[in-house]
Amino acid sequence: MIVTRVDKITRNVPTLFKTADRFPMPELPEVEVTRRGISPHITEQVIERVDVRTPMLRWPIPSGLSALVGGQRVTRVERRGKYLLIEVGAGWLIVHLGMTGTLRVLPRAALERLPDKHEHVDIVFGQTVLRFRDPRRFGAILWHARDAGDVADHPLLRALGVEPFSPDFTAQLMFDRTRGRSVAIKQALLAGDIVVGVGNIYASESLFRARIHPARAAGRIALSRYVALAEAIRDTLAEAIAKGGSTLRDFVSSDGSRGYFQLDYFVYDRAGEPCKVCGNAIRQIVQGQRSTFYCPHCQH
DNA sequence: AAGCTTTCCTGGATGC
DNA sequence: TGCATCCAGGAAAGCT
Repeated sequence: MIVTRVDKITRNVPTLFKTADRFPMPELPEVEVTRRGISPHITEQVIERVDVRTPMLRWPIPSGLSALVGGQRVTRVERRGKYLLIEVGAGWLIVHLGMTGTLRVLPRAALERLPDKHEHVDIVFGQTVLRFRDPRRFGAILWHARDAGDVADHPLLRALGVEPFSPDFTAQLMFDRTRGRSVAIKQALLAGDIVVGVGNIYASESLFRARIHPARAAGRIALSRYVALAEAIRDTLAEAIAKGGSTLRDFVSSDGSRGYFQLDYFVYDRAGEPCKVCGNAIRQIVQGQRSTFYCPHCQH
């Protein structure tokens, strides 16, 4: 997509310009910023109804959702990995943004205008509307009733790795969970069963900061290097969330489509450009049908 | 118009 | 041999 085209055309243009109008895939920082952006506007508010215009996202939106949550008050907005959990009395709405999903808080008057064809769902409150837009429809909106038990036991959440900011996320954990495994460390990070929230962009960035080659077998990385990697992951994600925090106001807007942000990347989307540390050309390879960027001099 | 994106699922391979 | 785990590849949809 744009990555390829832009990369060819603007190879030597500063990162800021190159990525200024591009919409990054939602990874953990984007989801967390979304959570912080919408939470103050919907917590303690009563859902009036849910308008579903496109029932088929990645999975079907449960039929009768409006009846299930209508009249219920939102008590909390949490996040688990890249899943947003909107809690009401009877259970949880589980929302995933997929690749192109966004949630925005709009004034209720927005209901009077025709939504565009990608604006699939409106969660309608008294004064506002939480609108889900997702052109590629890889996102999801699901329902987990309280009767069915804790939402953490939902099939999609049960097998997720630890949260990167929890005390459980340690170098020792990464080390233990990768012994004997031949999978490339980049792939192991993306799999999300050790630590959640590290997507394609932040995997490349974190590995650069930890000076680890993305194709290195996860089982052949020493504990001391996982110490660096765990720290790099936390730092990278925290920085991205901090940058996103400055754009929170964009979540409440009648027409703004921004709301995300751009970290200054060391390697991501910089194929052929000089490494910001050593000056050698950044390389691009494909792992598991996805692009990886790294510095052949700094990373081993 | 083929490549790019995320995640879950499938099925073959591997290991105890 | 059987069961569990690992890991590569495929699918979904829209954009350029």
